[in-house]
Amino acid sequence: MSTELLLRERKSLIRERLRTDGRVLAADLAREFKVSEDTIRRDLREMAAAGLCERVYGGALPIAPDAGSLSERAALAPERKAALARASVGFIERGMTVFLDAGSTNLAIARAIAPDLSATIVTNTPLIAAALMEKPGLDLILIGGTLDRTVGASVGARAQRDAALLRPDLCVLGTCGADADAGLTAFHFEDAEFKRLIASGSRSVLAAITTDKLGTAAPHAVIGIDPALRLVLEADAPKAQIAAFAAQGAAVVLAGEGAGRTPRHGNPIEITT
Amino acid sequence: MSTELLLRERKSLIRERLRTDGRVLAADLAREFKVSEDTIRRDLREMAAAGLCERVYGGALPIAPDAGSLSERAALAPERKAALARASVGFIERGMTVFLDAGSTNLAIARAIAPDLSATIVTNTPLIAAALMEKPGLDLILIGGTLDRTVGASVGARAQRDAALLRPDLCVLGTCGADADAGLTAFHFEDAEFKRLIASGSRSVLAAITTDKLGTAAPHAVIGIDPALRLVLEADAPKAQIAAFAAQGAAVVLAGEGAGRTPRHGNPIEITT
DNA sequence: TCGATTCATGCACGTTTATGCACGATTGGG
DNA sequence: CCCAATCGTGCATAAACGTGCATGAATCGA
Repeated sequence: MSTELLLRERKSLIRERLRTDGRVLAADLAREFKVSEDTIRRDLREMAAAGLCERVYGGALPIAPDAGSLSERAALAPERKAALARASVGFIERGMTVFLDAGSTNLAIARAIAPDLSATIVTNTPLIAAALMEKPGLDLILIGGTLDRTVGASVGARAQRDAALLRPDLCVLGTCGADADAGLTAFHFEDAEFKRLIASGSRSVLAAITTDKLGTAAPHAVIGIDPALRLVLEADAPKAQIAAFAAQGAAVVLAGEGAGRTPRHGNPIEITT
Repeated sequence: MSTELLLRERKSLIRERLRTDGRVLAADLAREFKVSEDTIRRDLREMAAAGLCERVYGGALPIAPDAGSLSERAALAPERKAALARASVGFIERGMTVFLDAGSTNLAIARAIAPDLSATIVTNTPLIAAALMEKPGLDLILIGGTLDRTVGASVGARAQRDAALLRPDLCVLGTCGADADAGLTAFHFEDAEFKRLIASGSRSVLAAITTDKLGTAAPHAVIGIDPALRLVLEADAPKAQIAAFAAQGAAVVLAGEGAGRTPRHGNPIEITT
């Protein structure tokens, strides 16, 4: 009977399920593979011992994505950024080619992308690339060059040359300041240059911006507020700012508020009774 | 009798079955070739020893194209890799330009680099780049291009073009298999091509290799064992393997015993012929 | 041509492995 | 606090395993 699975194949499939679904339930696996739950539990125990998953009551979860200390910025107001991210990922549609700029909010967007989304993502940020590597459906393109460690991405001459060749359907810009008059701005000269370049070649531009950046201007201009720009803001953004952006034609989207508790890995396991 | 198969023919057919079906069962093969299961088991054992397949209970699987993503591999035997890393970082000296290849052991090396080391590190692996971003003394250069998610790095045409321009002082290669005869080998064709390219342009080459990879050969050759190569191995590496490497002129270094009474931080031991 | 040697193969034996079942302990929601 | 689901462990069993040995065919040297 070739329908029987070898032990290794079963474990391999479990790992695949973990990657794509973000979780597995012992009972489901037992039914699917037609073995007893004891066997599945043994598999999961061994995989957990090998560091391939985390055992939990009822099943298993993927190993905690190293949480690699990166930016203290990413640790800052994570639930606000997660809310912005949830509101933003909806604009990334199947089949699109999307540029994901550097920035902690964009990192949250990367993490919020559905595991099975099929799209091409281009980024100049290693941390975002690393996060996206967990999503099996994506084609990933990395823009290289000298890494600017304050920006956390490649924004130099080499990166700009690559960026100039790129015409994404959507450009998701990271932003250091956003003001109705000054437009979107950045702290670093080369970063601003890079953003301007990639945004100018994109069919549409999106920026998810936390409220603390509204009404502020960083030293270097990126792009002005115009009808090709879509802004995703928090629910507590000042009405005056929203009105000013809208007056210049930008499409403004508010992220749903509330969403108080963000579940653990973003992949909660639910035991239904 | 033309229906009888020579040993070579049988093995060849088994390999074909492995490629097409992704697995073979000892019992099926025995019935199909009209030989005893013992014979099939012997065949599979020999093929596994030659690195042509992976032996599992009940049959065999193709050689692990399925070793998992880079972040998953990094979770495997982390203390062994950390020991190798401690023994390896000593060869990265102040002022050097170093290429850090993809691989979970190399990720450990990246993490083990002293925070204040002043050097230029080039990598094609986002995860390694992200780890190195925490070390303020380093200049970082990222090699971009399409990301291969099984390798966890950029190894395609674009990356190879960039790599061809690079002449690092030291190339730290990731390795999928290491054998005195077959040399260093890799699972993926383009990855092997990339490694060969970058190694050939380097003044010296280093590879830190866990014991489980010794004596195995992956499908694609990278470089042979020669005097320009320095191998960092674990303390429990088979003496025969060490001798075979040394006999071909490679400099072999043993990482200090991980547990117990290592006098200092993994003080390496030079082996001389 | 003949004996020695090598080698692939099959068989017998004891060992290991994967799996399922039974039982008592643990967990977590209500 | 209770109850049901889930868990870990010990045990039994059948399949798969490795090893040692015998057989027969092919190869080699003289």
